[in-house]
Amino acid sequence: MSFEQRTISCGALRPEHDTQHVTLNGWVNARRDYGGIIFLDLRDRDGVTQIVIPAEQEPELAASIKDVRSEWVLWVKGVVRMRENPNPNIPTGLVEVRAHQIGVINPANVPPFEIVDDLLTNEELRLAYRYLDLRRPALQRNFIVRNRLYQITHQYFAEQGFLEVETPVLTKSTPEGARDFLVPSRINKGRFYALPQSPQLFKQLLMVSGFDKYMQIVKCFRDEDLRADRQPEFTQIDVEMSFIRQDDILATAEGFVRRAWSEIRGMEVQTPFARMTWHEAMSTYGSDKPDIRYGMHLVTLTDTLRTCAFSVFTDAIAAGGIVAAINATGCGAFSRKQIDELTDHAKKYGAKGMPWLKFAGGELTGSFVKFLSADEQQAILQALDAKEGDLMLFSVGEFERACTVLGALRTEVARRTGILESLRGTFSFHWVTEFPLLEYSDEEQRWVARHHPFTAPLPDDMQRLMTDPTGSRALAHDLVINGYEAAGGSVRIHENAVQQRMFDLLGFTQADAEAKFGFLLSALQYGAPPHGGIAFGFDRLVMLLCETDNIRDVIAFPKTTSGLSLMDGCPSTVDTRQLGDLGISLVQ
RNA sequence: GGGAUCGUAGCUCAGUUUGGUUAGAGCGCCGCCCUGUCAAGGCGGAGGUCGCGGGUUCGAGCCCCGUCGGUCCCGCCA
Repeated sequence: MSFEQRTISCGALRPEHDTQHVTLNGWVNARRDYGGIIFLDLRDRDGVTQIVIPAEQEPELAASIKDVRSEWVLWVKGVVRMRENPNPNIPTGLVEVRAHQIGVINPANVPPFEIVDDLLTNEELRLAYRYLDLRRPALQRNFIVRNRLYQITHQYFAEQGFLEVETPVLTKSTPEGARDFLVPSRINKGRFYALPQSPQLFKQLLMVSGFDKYMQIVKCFRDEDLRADRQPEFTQIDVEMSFIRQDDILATAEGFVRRAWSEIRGMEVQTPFARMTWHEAMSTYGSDKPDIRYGMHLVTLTDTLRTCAFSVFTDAIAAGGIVAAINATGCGAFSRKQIDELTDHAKKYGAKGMPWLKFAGGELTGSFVKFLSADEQQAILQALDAKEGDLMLFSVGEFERACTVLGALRTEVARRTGILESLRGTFSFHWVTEFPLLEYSDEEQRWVARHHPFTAPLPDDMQRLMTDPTGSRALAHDLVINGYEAAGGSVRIHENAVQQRMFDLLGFTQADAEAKFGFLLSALQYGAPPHGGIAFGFDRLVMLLCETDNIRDVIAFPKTTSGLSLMDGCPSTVDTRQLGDLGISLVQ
């Protein structure tokens, strides 16, 4: 269908265009029909402009748009003029276009939901009509931010001397880590490619090749259960550097984040970022990715309560566990019901219960106060800096579990008391370092890598690898922004012997290691430089910059939490012939 | 794999507690009126597989069982 092509965008019109002849293309945002005069709001990516049709004077023009409704696609020829009644709420509000000719480019069905920003429609329907959902300016703004971050990423890393190199999407399935998405091979029946969980091994091999500084904006795939901030396919800024120490990686990352926040948010972020060890993060905040914009720190009370009369505490301590607490300042008025809800919350994270104390009317009340001596009560109040009207929540047990429970309670209390809401638009940036290198899996009866099997230990802990790896720490680093893991990485093992030992600890036989990772072990014997890197969660950075807590708001065509695409209906069944080509038959 | 919660008009929801006549409201949609609105306004109208299947009952939107789907969370996510 022919149409008059636009001379300017709908969102660009300003008083300086007064009296100019223009042609606009766009979607009808709204129609206000007064009989004698008709207003159409025409929308494109840039904004909305009001079109005026003086129906009284031009009945033929009015008749030509009689059927035009929301979401029809039009071209409009007319003259820009100043409005009699300006609308201060929109950027184009001082002007309007007096139409002389209007053409329908394409009519539209009545949409299943209105294209407005303050949309309350359920996500199921929005995802089924994603192309309509994406017409909403609020969502389009997110993709404008996303685009700017692509540009900043390429500019910054290019300026820093990084080379972008593409790595394969069809790769080898490896054990360890997330479940792989598999792609059957037609030419080699019975064999499979895997989609990469990340280009980890390839970027290390690029270091061996001498590329020195590598980066890539790259899709990664993990076949695991989803969350509000997790999709099965997601984007990383993958970075790797040679001949560096950990500080170099962190400084490079800090420079990038500072640039992004400066250009997109207009905020000057202070660098270097604060650093805390994993142990500090867990014992102070109860999380390895804490939101440090507010306090409510965990306080360890193990020594204070070691000899108290409350067996829940003393039994846990005797078993090697800890007792810790947070002070939910000012929550002393929480009802029994609210405390029960907090207890349920604690139980989701593996707590058996949630002992609590209230300080009100100058005295302590609570679930276990009768087991405490006056000295112990005093010590608790002092340690938690508890004042009149405060509520104290306790957790006991093994260190990581007990801390995690309090960390979850800390977040929940912050949410319920409006602390999180009051922090909207603010950001905190910090590093968490010295993660445990390995953790023992009771389920698998073996050590597993906490980060990944290629992570180097702290030099001080290298000896432990040869004897007992318990307590060994990794040269790993996570960048945490507002409680989100925004990036993570490590210095890698670059010596064959150390890497062999790591596989050994993980329970791989030499033959296993050779079969799964032989190419890496081999590469490490041909002159591998010391190297390390980091990968940013690109979608999460965009989420933070857009201040949304839903990853689907920053991915154009996302999946639901059960991994379905409601628009195109994938995953779908396939033709038996396709399966036959691949040598695959389905189990009934 | 597990837990919570939701599913009623095109959309957002009420109705479910205590089963009972013809399932309601706002927005949207359709028609008419209207020359300065911008969430236009006024009058009128159409519109329902109460997610789906089974059961209990004289009778089910409401109770029971199962199932599908959305969201959030635990496990999982090197």
